[in-house]
Amino acid sequence: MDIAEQVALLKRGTVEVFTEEDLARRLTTAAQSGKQLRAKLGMDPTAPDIHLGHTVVLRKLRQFQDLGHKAVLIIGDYTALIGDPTGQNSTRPMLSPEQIKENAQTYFDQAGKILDTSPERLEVRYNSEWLEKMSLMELIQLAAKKTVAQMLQRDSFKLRLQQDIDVYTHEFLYPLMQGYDSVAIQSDVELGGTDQTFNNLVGRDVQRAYGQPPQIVITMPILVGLDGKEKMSKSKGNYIGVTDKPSDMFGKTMSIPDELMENYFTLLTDVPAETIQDLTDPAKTHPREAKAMLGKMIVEQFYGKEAAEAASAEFDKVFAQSQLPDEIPEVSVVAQPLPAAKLLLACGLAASGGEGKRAIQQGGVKINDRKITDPNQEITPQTGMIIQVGKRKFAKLKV
RNA sequence: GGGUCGGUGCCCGAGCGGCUAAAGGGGAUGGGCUGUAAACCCAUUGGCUAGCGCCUACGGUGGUUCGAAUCCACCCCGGCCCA
Repeated sequence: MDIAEQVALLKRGTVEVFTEEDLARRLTTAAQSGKQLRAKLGMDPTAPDIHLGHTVVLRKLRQFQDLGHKAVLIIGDYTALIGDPTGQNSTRPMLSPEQIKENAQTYFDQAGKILDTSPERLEVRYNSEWLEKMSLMELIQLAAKKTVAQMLQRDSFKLRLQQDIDVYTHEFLYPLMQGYDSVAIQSDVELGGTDQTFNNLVGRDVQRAYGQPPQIVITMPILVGLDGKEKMSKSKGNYIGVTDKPSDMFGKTMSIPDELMENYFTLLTDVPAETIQDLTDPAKTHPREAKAMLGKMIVEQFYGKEAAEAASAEFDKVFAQSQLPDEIPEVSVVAQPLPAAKLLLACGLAASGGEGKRAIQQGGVKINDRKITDPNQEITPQTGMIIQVGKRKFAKLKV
């Protein structure tokens, strides 16, 4: 692949590349010298569970690996003591070394589904390795590299000051420390979401101040969640986790708003731009078809083609043809007759008796494919009895 | 330290002595229409109870009252203003 093609590939889906010329230049030197570029990605060990939002950046990193370069993952165990200054939680409880280690491990296990984990393609470093050793004098020197005015350019600082929200002095250290990471590992490129733009650009300045060529900074969009509105995040519940089951991954994908498809195709698959145009044009492809393709591609990345096909087929069966899914969780219950509403509670399909009652009154409950309408109807549980609540909650009874 | 405004259900927010399990919106759930899309429509949205009803809930603790989310006292937490 020639350099122009490489640049085009790496540029795909990005928000900004600082700078494209630099990237082309470095790729060229790397190709000539045979020396790998070092592509850095920082990871916060406080939130280890990965969802598709995180994979946007990870996939970009993987592209670097596939081009022969080295991914350098930084576990921000030391910077985690400060917490990235978003204003929400400017001071964080200190994590125990064990906890950090555990979180980091979880992260690897999950990130490994995207990244090439072979040693010649991946390097993992904890930033306590160099930050912990830093003396006060060294820290002062580091802090002297940037002016207060420069720091205040960061949106979250600026905004908070405007709104009279506290900005603690130590929060200024966060971007500097992260920037110093780049010096410590001599990064050529740093990847990150757009929320990291400021921090990553500081890395360039810090590197320059320490006599290193400034890293290229590539920013990726923040993935929008399943609701099509807010960013994908675990706390908002609008996410697809990389450890989600194939059927859930597929189902969740099917539930995204149509308008989101183009974005997902671009950021989560390798489908060429022209093809995406065709797929997202309702005149050329039925949106449902396109979305199913998207779903399959996503599942395939984590579970393989076979599982993806299976998830898709299963989905059609359950939702298009309203048949029972292949696998229904089995629930043990006592063989005593009890009101239907109670039964739902007993097998975990309702959180309370009242909830079960409501579900039944609203016509959302079927037992052995027969709709139940009376919450007080006595049911005698039998092994193999199938209970369905709504479209997607099933249970098979075991007495 | 002083002044002032505020802390209500998953979230936002109304209520300011009884008609309040607490308006309205968001979200969520169930149903309809569909393509588990969007938009739209209907319903539900504290727990227990077959039901009468009972219990828990409006920052905390006490108090006033037949009766308090609503009034009083103290306390805790947050915003704004002044020092």
